[in-house]
Parts: sequence; structure tokens; C-alpha cells
Amino acid sequence: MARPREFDTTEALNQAMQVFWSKGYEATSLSDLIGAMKLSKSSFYDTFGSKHDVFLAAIEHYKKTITAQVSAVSGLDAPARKLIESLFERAVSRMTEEGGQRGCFLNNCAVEVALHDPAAAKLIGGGFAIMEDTLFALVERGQREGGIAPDKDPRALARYLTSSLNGLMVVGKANPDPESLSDVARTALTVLD
Amino acid sequence: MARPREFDTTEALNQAMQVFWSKGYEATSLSDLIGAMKLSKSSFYDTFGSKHDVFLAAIEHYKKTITAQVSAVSGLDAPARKLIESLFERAVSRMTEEGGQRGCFLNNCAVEVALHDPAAAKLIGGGFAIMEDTLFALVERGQREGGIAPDKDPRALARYLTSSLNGLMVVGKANPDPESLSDVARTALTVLD
DNA sequence: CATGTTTTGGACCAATTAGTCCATAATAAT
DNA sequence: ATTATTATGGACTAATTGGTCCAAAACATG
Repeated sequence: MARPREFDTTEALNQAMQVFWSKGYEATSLSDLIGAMKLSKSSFYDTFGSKHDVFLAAIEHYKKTITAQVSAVSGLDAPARKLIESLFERAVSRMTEEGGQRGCFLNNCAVEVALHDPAAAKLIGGGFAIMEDTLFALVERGQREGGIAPDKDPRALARYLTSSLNGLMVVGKANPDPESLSDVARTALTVLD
Repeated sequence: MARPREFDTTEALNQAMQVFWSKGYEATSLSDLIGAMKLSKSSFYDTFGSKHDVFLAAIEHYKKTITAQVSAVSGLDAPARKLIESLFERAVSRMTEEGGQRGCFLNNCAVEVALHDPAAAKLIGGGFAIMEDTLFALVERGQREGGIAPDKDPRALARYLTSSLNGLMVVGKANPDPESLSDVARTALTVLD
């Protein structure tokens, strides 16, 4: 009793994540999930246990994908400052493009469930930590390279940048205006000078 | 057919707002609402129409309360820069104190419903606009007073500060650590130098 | 006290929720 | 071809959802 004989579990989790991302946890129903994951109700429960279990797994899945993306970006040999800037630019353009207002999955989860779902909160915290650590490494590198003010505390900068990116997503949801968001991104990055 | 003979509508909306604030829109049930608002199901529907109508009214109510608070703060004769700083300080301490992790109601609403609820999205956008305009006025005053860099675009700064405050709330939800959040707030405010 | 107006509890509704279970169907192994 | 395994559709719960409705209770007014 389990999932189809050959069945791409990570792809299913990816689909589940997409649904949670678009609709939020509460607003996502079982039928939404089994529809997106393309398995039967029975297989769903046999394989994943419960809606909440899938939710946690989706958060974990998200963390894996950003870890991959992030290490790809950090590996580029462009100056670290440029990489950080392009992170903000990409956030702005994603938020302003058609259908891009889903924002950041972690961000959405943090706001919707962190207060009432300790298990999820822990995973989400871990996700933010990944972002922060990535930015920390980039900031330190930028300081060595000379693109970022060397006297500033890199940990504080990393925390600040993480928070700034999240702020951008939130205001972008209510008002996805390119000009506004560019103002925010540009101003936020002046801290690195 | 209506509400109780003497009935404080704004107080009821305030209670409704508290519930939506704590639990989110989807996770709030009718019984939650009529419990908090202290009226019967019949009176609820007679007076307010529907859950969604109450939700919109609660957002409006929130906007009224922040407008009031905000004009009180702006009226203080302390330097504008100090007022902005205390806004961030208060955000940090609220997020880190026991039970303060609800964050900002507008922020929560933006993340949970803006994408799928145009009517709410419009009200939420208006709420952010109030914040932005308030900060804009403070920034301009700060620039005149000399506490804030006069060469920077006050509109961009206001947008940036609004976004920063929201970012603070989001990361605070997942990780309500005073040190982290202080780092964020302190760093964010250096933009005003 | 009687009349007219408000307000309410709670019965009721249809839809939906997350979740269980099993007989059947599909597949694989022998 | 037979057997053993695996997966599925869908019937089935029990609870809850938002919402309607009305007879009775509470109240105010005369």
C-alpha cells in the first residue's frame, strides 16, 4: 500500500509546494493537493501521512531548492556586491511581473502559520537562516573585494538584507509597482556603501 | 432585525480585527467571530452581512486606528528622526515580547489574502499608503530639521522605511530574537544618515 | 397590561473538510 | 497461468464550514 510503482516523490512535493505557495496552508484543500500531486487519496495518505506532514515536507523541499539555487549564485565569479544587487533586482522584477505576486514561500509561511505551528516555525526559521548565512558569506566576500563597506558588521548586514528582501515582498504584494519597489531596493542597497 | 439595542459597533469590529489578526482570515471561523464580537449569529448576519464583509470592515477599522495613532505620534514635538527611530524600536520590542508575534495586521493580510482578494488588496494598499505618507511627512520634516540626510529623495526613503518595517515583522515572526531584530533596525536606520 | 418592535437561540441546510477503508484493478514475480 | 504485491476509485465518516430562517423571548412604548 503506497505510492505508484515508479513515482517521483520530489516532483510531487514540488507540486504540493506550488499549491501551498499560491493558496496558503489553510486555503489549500486535500483535493487541491491530490490534484496537483497526481496521486489518489489513498496513495496520498499511505505515502505522506497527512496534509500537515506534506506541508512540512514542502517547506523542507523549498529549503533544498533555495540551497541549491543559492550555492549556484554564490559560485558565480562576479563581485559579491553585484550578486547581492541582482538578488534584489530579481525580487523586484519577479514581484512586478504578471502572476509573480506569490512572493516568497518562506515569507508566506512565516506570516500565515509560524505563530500557531511550532513545527513549521522551526523549519521556516531554518530557511531564513540559510538565506542569512548565504548573504553573510556574500557580504564578507564583498568586504574583502572592496565592494562593501568593510567597517560594518557583516552579520548585522546579512540580517538586515534578509529582512529587507522580505519587506520588499510584502509591500510588493499589496502594491506591485515597479517604481516603488525599485526605490525600496535601491535605497536598501545604499547601506552597503 | 439588527444588532442589540445599544451596541458598540466599532468595539465589535475591533474584536473581529483582533481575531483575524491572531488567526488569519481562513483560519477564523464564524463561531470565533460571533464569540469575540459578542453577538448572535442572526445579529451578525443582519448587521454585517458576511464573514468577508466583516473582514473588509476590520481592515478599514485598522486603518482608522493607525491613522489616529500615527497623527498622535507625528504631532509630538520631538525631532522627526527620533520619532522614526522609536517606531522601529517599538516594532522590535513588540515582536520580541511575550505574545507579540502577531506582527502587523496589514502585513498579515497582505501576505495571506492580497493575491486572491482584490477588494481586500485595495484596502490593504490604502493602509500601506497611509504608513508611507506618514513616514514621508516625517522624513521631510527630519530633513528640514537636519536629522536626516537632506539630499536623499524623501519619497524613496518613505517607501524604504515602510518596507523595512514590514520586513522586520516577517523575520521577527520566524525568529523573534531581540539581537537579530535590533541589528536589522539599527542597520536600516543608517540610511537616514 | 397590551402592543409593537428588536433580538436571539437554535434548528436547519448544503457543501466541504480531513481522513479511513476496502473491494477491485493493475502490475510483477513465479 | 497463478499467485502475490501494489495502487486506486470511491464509498463512507464525523465534524465543521458559512449561511438562512423563524418562533419565541426580551424589550420599549403606549
